[in-house]
Amino acid sequence: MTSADTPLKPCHGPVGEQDAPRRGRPRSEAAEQAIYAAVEKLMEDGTGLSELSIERIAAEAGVGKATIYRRWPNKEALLVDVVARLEEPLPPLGGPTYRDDLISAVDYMRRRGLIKRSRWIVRSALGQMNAWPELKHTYHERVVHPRRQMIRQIVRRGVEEGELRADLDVELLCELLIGPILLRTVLWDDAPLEDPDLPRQMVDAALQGIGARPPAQRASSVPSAS
Amino acid sequence: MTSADTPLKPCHGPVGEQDAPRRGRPRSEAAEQAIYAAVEKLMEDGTGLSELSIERIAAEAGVGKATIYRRWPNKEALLVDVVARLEEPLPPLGGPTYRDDLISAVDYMRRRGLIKRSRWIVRSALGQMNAWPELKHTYHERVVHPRRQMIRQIVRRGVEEGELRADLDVELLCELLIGPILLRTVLWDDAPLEDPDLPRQMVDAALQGIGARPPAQRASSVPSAS
Amino acid sequence: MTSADTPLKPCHGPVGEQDAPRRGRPRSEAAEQAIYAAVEKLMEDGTGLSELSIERIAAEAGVGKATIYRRWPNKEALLVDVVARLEEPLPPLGGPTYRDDLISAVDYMRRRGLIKRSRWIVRSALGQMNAWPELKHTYHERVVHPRRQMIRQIVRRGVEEGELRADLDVELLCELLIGPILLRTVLWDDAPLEDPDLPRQMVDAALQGIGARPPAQRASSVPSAS
Amino acid sequence: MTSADTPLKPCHGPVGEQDAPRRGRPRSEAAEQAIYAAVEKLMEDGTGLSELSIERIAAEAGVGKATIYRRWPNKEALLVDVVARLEEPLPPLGGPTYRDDLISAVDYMRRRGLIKRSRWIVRSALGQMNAWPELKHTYHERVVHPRRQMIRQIVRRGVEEGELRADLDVELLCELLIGPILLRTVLWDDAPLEDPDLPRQMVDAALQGIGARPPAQRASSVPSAS
DNA sequence: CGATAACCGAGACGGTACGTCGAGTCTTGGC
DNA sequence: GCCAAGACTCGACGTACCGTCTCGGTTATCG
Repeated sequence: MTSADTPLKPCHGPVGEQDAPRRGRPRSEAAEQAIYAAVEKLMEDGTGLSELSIERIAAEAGVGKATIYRRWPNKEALLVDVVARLEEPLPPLGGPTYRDDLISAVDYMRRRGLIKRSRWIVRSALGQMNAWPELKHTYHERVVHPRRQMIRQIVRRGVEEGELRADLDVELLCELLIGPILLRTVLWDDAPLEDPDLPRQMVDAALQGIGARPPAQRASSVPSAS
Repeated sequence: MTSADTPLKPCHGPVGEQDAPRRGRPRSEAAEQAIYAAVEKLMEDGTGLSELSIERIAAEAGVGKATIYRRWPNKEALLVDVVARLEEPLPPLGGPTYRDDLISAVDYMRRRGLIKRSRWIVRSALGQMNAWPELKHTYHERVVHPRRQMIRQIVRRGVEEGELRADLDVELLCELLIGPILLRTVLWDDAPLEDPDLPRQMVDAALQGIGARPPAQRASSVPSAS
Repeated sequence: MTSADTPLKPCHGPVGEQDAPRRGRPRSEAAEQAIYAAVEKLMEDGTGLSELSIERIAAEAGVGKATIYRRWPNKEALLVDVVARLEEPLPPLGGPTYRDDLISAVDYMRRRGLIKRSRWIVRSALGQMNAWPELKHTYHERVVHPRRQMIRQIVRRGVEEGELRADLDVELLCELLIGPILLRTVLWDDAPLEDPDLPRQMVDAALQGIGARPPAQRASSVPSAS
Repeated sequence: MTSADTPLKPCHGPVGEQDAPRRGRPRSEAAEQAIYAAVEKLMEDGTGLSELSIERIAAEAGVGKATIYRRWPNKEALLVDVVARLEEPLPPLGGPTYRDDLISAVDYMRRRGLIKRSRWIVRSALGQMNAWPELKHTYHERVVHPRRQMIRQIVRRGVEEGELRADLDVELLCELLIGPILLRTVLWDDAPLEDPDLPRQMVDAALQGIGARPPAQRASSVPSAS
């Protein structure tokens, strides 16, 4: 078992990656790199999504606007590729226990959240989801779904091999592991993600609980609720 | 025990709520309501943050642009007040157990997440946090902090009275309870928040765990969790 | 013979000079004077007609905008009254010869053209004539017509008494005497109107060409003036 | 002798007529013509200077506002070019006598004054001279000075060749010939300039007073004229 | 080797929205 | 009913970007 099933197709190389033999002058790789570099520099400089205009990117990259529009249909599509470029491959799994694999998976997301550009993109993507379903779809496809799939897969196998409970609510577990990371990624800049022990705490909390008093004396006090 | 300590000061009445005796014609309450209504209508109609221009709001509200700018310095400040207006008071607590209170608290957030406008605003706010620290601060103050504070308070008292474990990591619990709700609020529109049993599942999962194979003696003590 | 027939009715006291007994608090004379003073100060400071906003006048005068609009329907009406206030009575005529009277008349216009405010107004009035026929009418009535009438009257009597030729083209003479003054008034600021001998030169130039009696008998009657 | 020495440099082609090889897409000649046409249409329709907004011009011309601002820094600069475009070359001179040339010159101005657009511009230009010295300068340079220069030149040559008196006050003659035309141009719309004999009357009026060679018997009778 | 085609930078194009200013009107409390 | 103050709607200002479209000029491959 290595990483996930549907490995992130980086789709890198923007739109129109035809395999038909292109004629005429080929696209300048240098221009493309300059564009990516410009976007990332601007993101790093604290530019907001709305300030991140195509004109500013073009100027920063020393490139004509048309050179950008030739590659991406609009600003958001460019961003999608920027995020794709950033997205490193999912971590190799296959630790001694499935708990270890879950910790690895969560730690992967934690480390992503520490990258400023990554936080920038998550926030912008969320902000644009109201108006732009296409971005929502792409972001789900590239980021959200692979991560959940990774966790689902670990859980499925953990259940099959008996390490995890059979009646586990997989989706709920996904959210218990992903949600807090998202929360800490988007809401703070002074990253509360730096503690490398965080993933272990989270996985153990999700798997075993962190709040209940030892069962003996609580058995009656938790009458199973509604 | 009622709701939280620092009840959400709605700050309603936009900028400049001087107590100095205002001179001249007073601001029109009707105009203000029309503006709020227009924003909410546009949000409801699926307008994105970037399409939500001041000009459109003014037109929709039948109001001059200056009337908006007189009250808020920019679009985002207006949104902050829109969100503040939406924010209903935190739920009354004081259920039979602190677990019940936690479920109430999570359910409050779940119900907020079901409101389309609320989802809209959370996303927009997150998207703007990159560029606009003031909005980040306000959003934290009005939304993030009260909610965490509410949970912290429940936990603190639950620990004091012995219902919850003393070594509980309060912050981690906060994120286990808030994170998944945020996740489901911002990532999907076909709301996966509709299940009214979700809060109970989450609280129980956080408190007791959902994954670990029962050490023999715990098998019977967690019978529920459908 | 004193001045003109239709003496400039200053119309001072702006709009709504009803003789019906007004009720309530009477209009403040102080406010009115402050408004006039503010306008004249702004004109003096080199403010252009388009910069001369009602708001600025009100601020300068320490007066509410409504106080201005209560008196004049708009900016231009206010200006008309400002010009009217400036307009001193036409000069007393009745010199030894009608030629002297013409020189007096021209000199009157020359002296008006030396006043900065007066130049300011002439220019502004001309500029607005394209769009605002009411101002055109008023300006004609108050300024243009009285001046022409004054000259026509002198000429008529001069002809009657035989000093001026009977076949004199009165209208042409009017323009020969008024046009150059207007030209020097509107086109230059470094006033080329300062030479007090200018009116005599102009009158003689105009008269001896189209108005002078045949030379032989006129030789003594035009003793070349000072 | 043809027209004037300093022939009206039409300066056409608005701001920035660099000879540096312009890069990028060249300015659209069509857009420029559309803008001129729109301005002239609006002027013809009786729009006043203050109603002549850039937005209206742009709409009328089917052009973006930026396309206008790219060429002229403001409304008045545009007007200057509109007037320059209108200004036809000064008339060819060289008639049988200098008196004929003067009549031609005056008739040229008379005909200009008959053009509605021309009247419109003269008035607007005068109105703006209070606040905008740059326009004053340009208007002088393009319109006022060439016309005076034309007359001065005729007079100079007429004096040299003995047709005109040597002690002629050239500047006064200029104003006697220009002033009345200006007067009739700006003060009336029902054009009192239509009489084609007017220039002859004016020239004869001016000349026989201050410029005509004495018919033998008048030589001594007009000795003065300092 | 020359033609052709797509690229490149620059920048103008018609638009939309920005945030400001002023017009002329309306609405307070106070005189 | 006037006053100062300042709100109101409306519309123009001049700027910034949007995404598209020429320009002259630069590489590529194809014939």
